[in-house]
Amino acid sequence: MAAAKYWLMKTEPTSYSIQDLAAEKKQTTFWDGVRNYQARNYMRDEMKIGDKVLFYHSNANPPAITGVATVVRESYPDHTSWDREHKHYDPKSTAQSPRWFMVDIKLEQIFDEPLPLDDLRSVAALKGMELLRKGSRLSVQPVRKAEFDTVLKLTKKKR
DNA sequence: GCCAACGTTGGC
DNA sequence: GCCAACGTTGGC
Repeated sequence: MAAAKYWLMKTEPTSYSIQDLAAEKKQTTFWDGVRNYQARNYMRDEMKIGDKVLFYHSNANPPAITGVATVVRESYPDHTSWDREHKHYDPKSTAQSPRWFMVDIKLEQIFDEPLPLDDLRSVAALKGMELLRKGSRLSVQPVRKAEFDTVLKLTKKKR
């Protein structure tokens, strides 16, 4: 089996938070609504069962990594994309020819204390992280193993 | 609410 | 295929 990969997924907590994920039956959800090709490609082509996901709250106060999830179902079409009633409806996507894809993730842990973006910026080992790049907007992005490990270490330090 | 940094769209 | 206009993201 290939080694697990590491990712970061953004969400605005006002629309879907890690607490919402915790409240789900089986603490699992489908990651619908991604409408960016690069982010889609990561989900569609590269995310595999067992991969680890840093759960990030954007547009939050403060913006922060709030926990860890794991991929439990690999890429399948995002049905909300051809639902006319849905906020993320895309007329160019159909059930016959889906344009957008998603994965399922399951909650693994909620950090006792979220790791604010500002704190992450001050960590030397995270200098190269995509999240910290100026102008970075990708909502699904790869994370290096070393970065992932560093983030987890930071949560332990806080206790 | 502002606005910089992007991504997408569509006229040509 | 260029690029201006427009829409979105997301920190602040």
